[in-house]
Amino acid sequence: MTAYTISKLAIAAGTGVETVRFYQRSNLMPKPPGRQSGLRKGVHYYDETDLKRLRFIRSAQKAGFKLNEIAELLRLDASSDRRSVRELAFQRIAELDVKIAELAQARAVLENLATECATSDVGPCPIIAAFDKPLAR
Amino acid sequence: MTAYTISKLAIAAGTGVETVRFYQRSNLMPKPPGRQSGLRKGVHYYDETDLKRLRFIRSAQKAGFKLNEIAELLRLDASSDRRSVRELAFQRIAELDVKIAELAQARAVLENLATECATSDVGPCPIIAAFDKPLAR
DNA sequence: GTAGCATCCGTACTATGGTACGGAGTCAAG
DNA sequence: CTTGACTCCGTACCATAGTACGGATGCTAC
Repeated sequence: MTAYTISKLAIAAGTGVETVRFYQRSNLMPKPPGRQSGLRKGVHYYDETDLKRLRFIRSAQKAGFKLNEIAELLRLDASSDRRSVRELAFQRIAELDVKIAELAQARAVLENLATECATSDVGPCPIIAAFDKPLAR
Repeated sequence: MTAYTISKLAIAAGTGVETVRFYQRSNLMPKPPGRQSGLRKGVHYYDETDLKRLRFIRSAQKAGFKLNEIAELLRLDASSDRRSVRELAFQRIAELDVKIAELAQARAVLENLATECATSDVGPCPIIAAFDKPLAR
């Protein structure tokens, strides 16, 4: 039962304190009990569950989920709504596929143009000109 | 020599008028001559060059360039600094490679988990739990 | 028991890429 | 030559994801 202060928690998850506080404001992380029940309690301590939650947020972000989607995932997890979680996951996969394809295409175009541009020094560099028209999609 | 009003220009490039005006404020697109030379001239008309420029901005954005990088590309193009254009391009390619790898990894993780989650309905859905720890990188 | 650091909290500010609004001026058609 | 659409321009606002600041309070170690 390790007890973390907010700064220990932040360090353990590789974020900053202000980021954690931002997640608290966004209802992604539990807030210190403020004046919830009349009297302010002072400093709040966090546990492993909170750390997992924070790490989940960071990991899900790396998978391209936005903070509001992460909030949704967390909500669904709390309600054990597996079907909805899967739906969100598959939806995100489809979005990732689109994004990856876009980036791969942009990369291919850029690569061609850059090498082409590098092999000759006469005439205008084709990079700018090539982008004058819409990218093939 | 087709003459475009700002809205024709925007439509031709598939953007909104406000977006063009935003680019003008950002010095990416030419501005109407305001009170540059004393007297305000009225409505400004745009030509094919402006349309190409606008299309270039949109295409370069699809390739992941930020607006300030696009401004740089435009500046370099004007100065015919091919070497610098190539440098920017290669730099962006490297960034794209990183980004693509990240997304591909996130996709793989999500795919595994989602199908795993879909094949069974007992126990907790592994998606949330899997993200509790950092993604392997 | 007090110094000094950390926490809590509200508020403001940052960057990015727009989107919206309102007033004043301009242009083209009837 | 008036009406109505469009333009110009400044300003404000939006979402996203933080980052920074400053005052008041709490916690801890000496």
